[in-house]
Amino acid sequence: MQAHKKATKTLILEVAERLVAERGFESVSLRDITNSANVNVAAVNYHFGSKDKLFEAVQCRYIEPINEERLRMLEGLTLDGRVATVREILEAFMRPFLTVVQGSEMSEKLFFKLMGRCLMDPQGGLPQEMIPGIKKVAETFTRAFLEAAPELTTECVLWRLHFTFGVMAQTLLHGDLLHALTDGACGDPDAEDQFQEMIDFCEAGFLSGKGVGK
Amino acid sequence: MQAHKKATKTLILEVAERLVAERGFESVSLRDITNSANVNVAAVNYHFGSKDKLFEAVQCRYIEPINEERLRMLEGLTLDGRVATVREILEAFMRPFLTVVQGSEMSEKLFFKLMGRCLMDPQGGLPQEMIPGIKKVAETFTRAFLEAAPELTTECVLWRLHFTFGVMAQTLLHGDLLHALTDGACGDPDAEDQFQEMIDFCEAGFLSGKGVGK
DNA sequence: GATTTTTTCAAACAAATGATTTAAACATTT
DNA sequence: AAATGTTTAAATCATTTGTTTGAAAAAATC
Repeated sequence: MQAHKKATKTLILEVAERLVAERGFESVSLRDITNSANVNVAAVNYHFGSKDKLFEAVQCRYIEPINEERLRMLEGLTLDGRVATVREILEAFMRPFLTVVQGSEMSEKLFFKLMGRCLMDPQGGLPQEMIPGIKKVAETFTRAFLEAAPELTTECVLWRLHFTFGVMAQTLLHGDLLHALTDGACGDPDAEDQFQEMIDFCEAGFLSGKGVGK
Repeated sequence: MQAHKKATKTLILEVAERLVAERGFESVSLRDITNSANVNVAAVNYHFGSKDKLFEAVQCRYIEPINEERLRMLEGLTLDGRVATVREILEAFMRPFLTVVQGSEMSEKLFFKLMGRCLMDPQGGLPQEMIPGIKKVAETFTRAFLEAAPELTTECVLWRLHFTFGVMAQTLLHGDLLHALTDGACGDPDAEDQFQEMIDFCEAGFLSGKGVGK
C-alpha cells in the first residue's frame, strides 16, 4: 500500500502544507485541500479529527527536522570540549532553515511563508506540541552563547537570539519585498550571499557592547 | 452628526482594526465586525465596497501616521546640514512604532499583531496604495544612512534596514513568546528597555565591518 | 476463506458566509 | 416645504463552510 500509493494521511499533509503556505490557513478550505489531493472531504476529519488539528500537524511536521538539525550542528561544534565561536553558533541556529528547505519538495519562498503563517496564524499561540522542542533549542543555544561570550547575561542572550530569529524570518519571508521596493536594484536571489549578510549583521549585534566602542 | 455620534465608516474601521489584529482577517466575519460596531451588515459594503477593500483601508490607516512620524523625526536630525549618527537614524526609524501606538486606542500588543497581519495576510502582497509611502521611507532613510556611514554600499544599507525591520517586528510581535519560553525569566514588559536592546543590536549590525575586528 | 478492522466515498447536514435588494430614515439643498 | 442626495435597516440570496452519516470497499487478522 505504501509502495505504490502514498498514504492518504501524508498526501493530505503535503497538500495542506503547500496551500496553507500560499494562502493562509483560514483562507484554505477543506475542499481546496482534498480536491487538490484527490481524496475525499471526509478523509481530513477521519485522519486528523478536525481542520484545526490538521493545521497543528502541518506546523509540527515542518518545524521538527529544523530543530533537530540545529541541535545536531551545534553538537558538532562543541566536540572534545571545544568552545565554539558566536559566529559558528549563529550559523548552527540559522543554516538549518536553508538546508532543510533545500531538501524538501517545496520552493524556498513557500516554505518560509509557511513559517510566517505558523508564527502568525494560530489564535492561541503555538501548538502545545511544539513548545518543548522550541524550548530545548532556546535553552541549548543560550548555554552555548554564554560559553562563547561569557560577558553577556542570560537575559541578554535570549533577547539577541530573539532578534536573530526576527532577522531571519523577515529576510526569508519578505526578501522579495526588498526586491520590489528598489525596482530590482536590491534583493539578489543568491541565497548564500543573503545568508552571509544576515550572519554578519547578527554576529555584530550579538557582540554589541563587547568591543572597545562602549 | 459627527458631534454626538461617530461616523459609521470610522466606527467600522476602528472595530475592524481591533478584530483583525486579534484574530486575523479571514477569521473575522463581516457580522463580527458590524455586530461589535452596532451597525448594519450592509454598511460595510456600502462604505467600502467589499470585505477586501475594508481590509486595505485598515492597513493604510495604520501605516500612514507611522511613516509620517518617521520622516518627521529624520528631518529633525538633519537640520542645518548636520549629519546624523547611525544610532539616531535608527531611532527615527524604529521609535515611531512606539509613539504612534501609545497615542492610539489599541493596546500595544494588538497593534503589533495588526502589523504582522498586514505583512502576512494579504494574498497579493501589500496593497498598491501602501507601496509609495514605504518606498519613500526606504529611500529617505537609505540616503541618511549612507551619509552617516559612507563606507557602506546602498545595497548593504537596504539589507540592513530590512534586517532592522525584522528585529522590530519579531520583538514587538512575539515578545510574549520569549516570556513564555523562559517561564517568565525573560521578557520584561518594560517597553523602553526592550527598545534600547533593539537599538543596541541593530546599531552594531549596521556598523558591522566598520570596526577593527574585520 | 470468513471475520474483523480500517479506510474510502458519496451524500447530506446545519450553520455561517459575503453580497444584494428594496424601502425607510435622515440630512441637505432648493 | 418640497425635492434631492445620502445613509441606514431588515430581509433575502446563492454559496461555501466544517462536519457527520452510513454504506461500500479494501486490508488485515484469524
